[in-house]
Amino acid sequence: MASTTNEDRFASLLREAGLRATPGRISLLKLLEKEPKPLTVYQIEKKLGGIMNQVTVYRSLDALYRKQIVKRVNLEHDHAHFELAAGREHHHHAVCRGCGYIENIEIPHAPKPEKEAMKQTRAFSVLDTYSLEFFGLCKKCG
Amino acid sequence: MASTTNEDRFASLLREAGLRATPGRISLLKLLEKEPKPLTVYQIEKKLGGIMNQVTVYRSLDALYRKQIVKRVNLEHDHAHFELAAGREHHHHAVCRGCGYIENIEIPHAPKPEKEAMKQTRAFSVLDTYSLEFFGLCKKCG
DNA sequence: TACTTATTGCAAGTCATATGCATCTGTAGT
DNA sequence: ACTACAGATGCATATGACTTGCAATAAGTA
Repeated sequence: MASTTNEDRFASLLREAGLRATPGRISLLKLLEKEPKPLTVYQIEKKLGGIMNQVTVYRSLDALYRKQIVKRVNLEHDHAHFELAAGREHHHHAVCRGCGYIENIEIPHAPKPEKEAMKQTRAFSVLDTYSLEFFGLCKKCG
Repeated sequence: MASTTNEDRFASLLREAGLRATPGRISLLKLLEKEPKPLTVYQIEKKLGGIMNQVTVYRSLDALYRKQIVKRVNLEHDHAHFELAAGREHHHHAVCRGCGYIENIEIPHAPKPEKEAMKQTRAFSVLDTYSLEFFGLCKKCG
């Protein structure tokens, strides 16, 4: 008996979320797992090498996002970036204003600032996620 | 002698930045000063009541952004929000996933996390700004 | 194997934002 | 004040990310 493959793992993940485990979606998840940094739809489409139509990439990412399997990262106002959420630590990003280069940032012992934010507002009943992103210039651009 | 008006203040601010002090830009800055929360281009255009063409709003915001007079806030991937930067404290936002309602959040004694982020990267020469945004549901939507 | 319904691809549409170009206006120099 | 020039504006149009309608296909289930 072979041990559980990634193939199987992602198929189960999809089915448990109530989604169908299609070859395209499994390839998409395998790609995102291999890739440490958030990708744009364009990058995903290219890296998938034509096995999935662009529209399907959008629709799949949207389905996966609604199931919280992937995370949508707002680093620029005109390109959404996506990364795998399932089974990953919450982390942050550094973005170069010059070339758009992205790097993951892990801040050790990061506090849970949602608690503090909740104290500041009376208009929200839930604040369950936050994003902390850094901007600057990479060594090439700066 | 009248004391310095906002008109004058913004005109100087623009000229010091190497930009021309046009009536439209001064109205735009006055609007942003009056408005505590970040606005979309569409909201700005409407609130300016036709004194400025939509394209000019885009171009002015871009010019002001490059001079760091306004701040571009990435709260959603498909609508940029802008707020006055000059003379304001750095603050954060809470965004409702249901209706898009935005509230400003001031976290007292917020640490300067750029320092910590700089320790994490060897690829960046500068990390000078960061954004900390919260997401959840407002009381109407949650 | 057959059935049901989610998923896919194609074509076309929407919407935010950008650009080319001619005109206008702030501003510096006279 | 007058001029000249570069920056700013408006209009029409383009771009590019993302979405939607619809018919064809394939995943899950009995």
